[in-house]
Amino acid sequence: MRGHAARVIRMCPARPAVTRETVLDQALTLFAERGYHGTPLSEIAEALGIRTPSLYNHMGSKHELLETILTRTLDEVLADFAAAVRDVDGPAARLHAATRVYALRHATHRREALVVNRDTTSLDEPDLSRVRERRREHERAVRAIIIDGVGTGGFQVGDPALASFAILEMSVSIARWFRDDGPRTAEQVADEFAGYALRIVRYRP
Amino acid sequence: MRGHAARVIRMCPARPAVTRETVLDQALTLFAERGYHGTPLSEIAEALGIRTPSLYNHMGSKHELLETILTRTLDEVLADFAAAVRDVDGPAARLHAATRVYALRHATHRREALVVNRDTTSLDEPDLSRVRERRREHERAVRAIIIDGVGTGGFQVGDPALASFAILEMSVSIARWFRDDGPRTAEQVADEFAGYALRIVRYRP
DNA sequence: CCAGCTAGCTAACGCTCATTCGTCTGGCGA
DNA sequence: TCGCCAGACGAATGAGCGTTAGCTAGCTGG
Repeated sequence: MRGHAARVIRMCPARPAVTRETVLDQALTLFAERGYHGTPLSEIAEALGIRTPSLYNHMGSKHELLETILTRTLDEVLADFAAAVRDVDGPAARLHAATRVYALRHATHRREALVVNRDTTSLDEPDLSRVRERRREHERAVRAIIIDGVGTGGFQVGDPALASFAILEMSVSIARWFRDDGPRTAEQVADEFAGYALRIVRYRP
Repeated sequence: MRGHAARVIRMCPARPAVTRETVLDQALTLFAERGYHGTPLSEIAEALGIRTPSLYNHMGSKHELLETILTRTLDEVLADFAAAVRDVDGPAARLHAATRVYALRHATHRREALVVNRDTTSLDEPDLSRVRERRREHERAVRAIIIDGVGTGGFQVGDPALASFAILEMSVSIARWFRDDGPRTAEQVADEFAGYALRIVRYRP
């Protein structure tokens, strides 16, 4: 720390401190609601209680906000996956764990998921390819589990790629309808979807 | 006809005729690629080989283009569903038919599906509620089939709403990865996904 | 108590976008 | 052949956007 880490600054006592993280958080909320192109910086600023140009004290550009959100999110998805399947043996248990953690993430990080699925195409080229490659990486990892299961674990599925798409994308959709105050908890939904995954690949214990 | 129906006008022989339908078609293509807010009218005009203001000879406003696309698409989805399950008896056969036609539509009408899923929120209020109600109508119809199947058709599913979400949204995702020149035909994918649907609800023949 | 940095503000710029208006032109009906 | 009109055009408008520049108040470290 450089002598003043986590310093709390508030010029007006009614206004909570604005930091790079609070800007990212508001951008995340509004991008998820209206989309990147549909969200003017003025709305982000207004939600934070400051004027638009003041945002530039906490960010480089609007584009960089999007890039940061997307990169962070995909890093977390891959980390989640790695942690979930580490020390788990057998294709059925691994597919169950991978689907569960992916579904859980889409229930608990709805905003991030909506932005990834809607606004990835708003990136421009160096980043776009990089982000897409990350998503493919995850899909390939899930597909590898399914292929493994077809060979050794009692899965019966005609096309592993098709099954992996179906499993991943039905999980993604959770972000579109899940509500924190709804009748089901995130964990319940994640467990149920993990069960769907095993049924899709026709796993018989 | 009023004396000149389907008249073919081309001021320059190299330029194909511009009509309301060709404008809608180009808007559909570009909205699907870049999103509604990310597509300027100038790009639609350029793709048609005319200048931007000339578009107004064929449309009311940019917003009306979006509204027309969304309304038409949802009408067709509901019509597809009704035609697919008409004269089909039994929850299993009905769920199979409903999923198959929905999946098939998302493989063959990718652009429409992408715009519906990305840009519905860009509508403003009278239309937004109307469009959302149509989607719910479809979801309720599919859920009703599942509930029926749980009671009488040998389905085993904890939460019919969850299952209907999973089935519908995994089908929606087809629009995101399906390619006409890919290794699988639209019919093959639709059949496979209809099978997934029956496995999700644990149907045993 | 002073220097300096942080982070806010107003003003302004340049650009793009959707939309309007008035004009012109070329093919069709009479 | 002549008048009409659908439809293309250029020019212009006004709003909104992201971004920059310059200024200022106040907290903090010395």
